Amino acid sequence: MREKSGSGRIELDKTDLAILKILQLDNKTPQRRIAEAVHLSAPAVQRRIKRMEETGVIAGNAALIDPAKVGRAITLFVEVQMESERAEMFDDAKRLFSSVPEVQQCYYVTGDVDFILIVVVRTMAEYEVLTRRLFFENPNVKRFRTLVCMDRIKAGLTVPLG
Amino acid sequence: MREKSGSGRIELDKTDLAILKILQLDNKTPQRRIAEAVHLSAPAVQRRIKRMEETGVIAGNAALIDPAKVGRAITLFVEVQMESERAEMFDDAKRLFSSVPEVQQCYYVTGDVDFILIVVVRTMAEYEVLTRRLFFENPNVKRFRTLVCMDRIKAGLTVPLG
DNA sequence: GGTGAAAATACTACCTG
DNA sequence: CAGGTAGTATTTTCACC
Repeated sequence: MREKSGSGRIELDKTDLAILKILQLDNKTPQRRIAEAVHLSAPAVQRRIKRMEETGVIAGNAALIDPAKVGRAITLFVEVQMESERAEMFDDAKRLFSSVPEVQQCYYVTGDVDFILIVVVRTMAEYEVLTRRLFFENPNVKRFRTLVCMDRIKAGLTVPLG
Repeated sequence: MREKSGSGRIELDKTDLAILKILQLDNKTPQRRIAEAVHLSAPAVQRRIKRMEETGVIAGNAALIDPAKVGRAITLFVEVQMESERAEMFDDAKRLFSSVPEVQQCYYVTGDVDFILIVVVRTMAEYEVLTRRLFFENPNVKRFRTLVCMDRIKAGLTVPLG
């Protein structure tokens, strides 16, 4: 394998991208159907998929769940600003945010904001408990701003390819 | 089927949630293995999965792709504030943002910000072209703020269950 | 990368409580 | 109506070219 993890770029040809495009929409698509779409045999497709999984291009295979349907109706965006910029403090924050299941996505960003969190909860009461634990009781957090999601226009989990 | 789409909540028992938890991590897990995990037979699991797909609890099945590995190294968060709050203008904005492949996720939020966009591009030059088209040349956009993602701590596409 | 056979898996019909 | 069983069809996977 060329590169198991790491952030380096992997060489992908047009066929690989075409396969990814299909798998991104529906990874249950039979290799047979993918094969005829990209003018290849099923095993050839299979080998390419395997390689992309090994190199980390395909990071995982997941069923996409509608949060509202499982009673997790509330999505929140939280911009977090930290007190200092010490590396150690960031590691702590990363570990903390990662460990919370309600924190669906967490990004470290530039600018006056340090972290952006996408949080999914059942109720606002649940979120308030969370804010206490993550922000108010966290001395490293200077400030945080919450934006409440009213509508998910595009649920995006797909990466634009090509 | 109880409810094909719509945002109503679906009745799910402990077993359904256990199945979802597994499929969210890896939807290629054989029904046989899921079955023994939840103490059921494979066809029973199969029927439950089918029902959850029909009711929209499972919205889709996707391969998760690492943007960096396909040359889409740059993730940006854009907060967009609109000029007015007319419904028609929002519909236009939704359509516009949805139609752009680089806009991976788009949410309508409350507060002084109206939309949050998560944009994935290859280069900053590509983003600049996009900003012109989406924001500068769009009279409905009052203001926008871009936050550049430095690190994706948690790539979250999973919904906390239970 | 293709071919063909083998193994694993998903699906269906039918039966049972 | 939900689950189990057994058989069938599909799909994945492997050896070989």
